[in-house]
Amino acid sequence: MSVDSKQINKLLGEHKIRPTKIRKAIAGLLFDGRDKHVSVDDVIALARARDVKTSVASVYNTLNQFAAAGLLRRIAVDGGRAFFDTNLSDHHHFYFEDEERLEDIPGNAIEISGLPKLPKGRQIKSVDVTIRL
Amino acid sequence: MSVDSKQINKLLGEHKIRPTKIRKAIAGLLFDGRDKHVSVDDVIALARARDVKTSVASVYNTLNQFAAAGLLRRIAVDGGRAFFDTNLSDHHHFYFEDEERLEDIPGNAIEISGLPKLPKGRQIKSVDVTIRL
DNA sequence: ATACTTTTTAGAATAATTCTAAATTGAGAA
DNA sequence: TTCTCAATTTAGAATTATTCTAAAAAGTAT
Ligand SMILES: [Mn+2]
Ligand SMILES: [Mn+2]
Ligand SMILES: [Zn+2]
Ligand SMILES: [Zn+2]
Repeated sequence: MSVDSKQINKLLGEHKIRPTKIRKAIAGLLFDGRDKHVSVDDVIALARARDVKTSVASVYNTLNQFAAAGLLRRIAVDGGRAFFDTNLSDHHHFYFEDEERLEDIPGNAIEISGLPKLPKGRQIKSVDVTIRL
Repeated sequence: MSVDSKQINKLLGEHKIRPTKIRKAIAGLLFDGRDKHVSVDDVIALARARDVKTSVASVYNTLNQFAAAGLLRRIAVDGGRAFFDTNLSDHHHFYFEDEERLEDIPGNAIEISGLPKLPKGRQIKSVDVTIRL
């Protein structure tokens, strides 16, 4: 829960992201050891709640940079807003349609078999399973 | 390929959709026996190509109504635009990221096992598998 | 044809996101 | 330190997808 500034610097450094003030602040909000699925608005609200002063554009910039660097995984589940997942392990999701909320499916429960042969010259980037509830 | 007007009327009737002129025209563009994954812009282009005069709002209205009635399945694969799938069978998709295009995964190849127990009081609305390439 | 309801439509509005270009920050050099 | 310059941040404009509004057109029933 308490986020060590050293850890954050290390994390950003390892991903070749310059540890600026707002990047560290947003990283601190997100990487607290808990798995999260946040929208841009969630992050803006988190920032406000902790008196991190920033702009909407910077939140977009930062989340996009983190996703590009592999610090976050972007998930598109419905039209409208994107979610960013702090859980980078190979896993799948429940989507609660009425709450517009994602939740990790526990463990490595799901097995997918019978993957078809791929169109030639293609390779899998990811396999996404979403169970809508 | 040639779309019988009688069939279209029957199809719409069975789904309790009044067979108006533009609904029949759009149904005719979509339900030709081939499986399709179309965006709103695709439908507008198809309509233009066949001299079906309509409006953007009507295309949205019609596709949404068809989806609500179960004549189309709406698929959200990335942010941005929605796709509407004319293939109503239980199936999954390849998504070609560079082309922003969906393709059905042939047959009932994919099997999913190890579905976790659901949060209480919930039931599955759908299980969506997307293989990104 | 008349009356009434539903649909269609152009354009305005909204929402999520990206872009622009100016101000600020920050890292290294002097 | 102060200077320099590139990288970052930001407010607001722009873009894109979609929905809304409210007036006109079409469809249905009498
Ligand atoms: Mn997945
Ligand atoms: Mn959008
Ligand atoms: Zn997750
Ligand atoms: Zn399909």
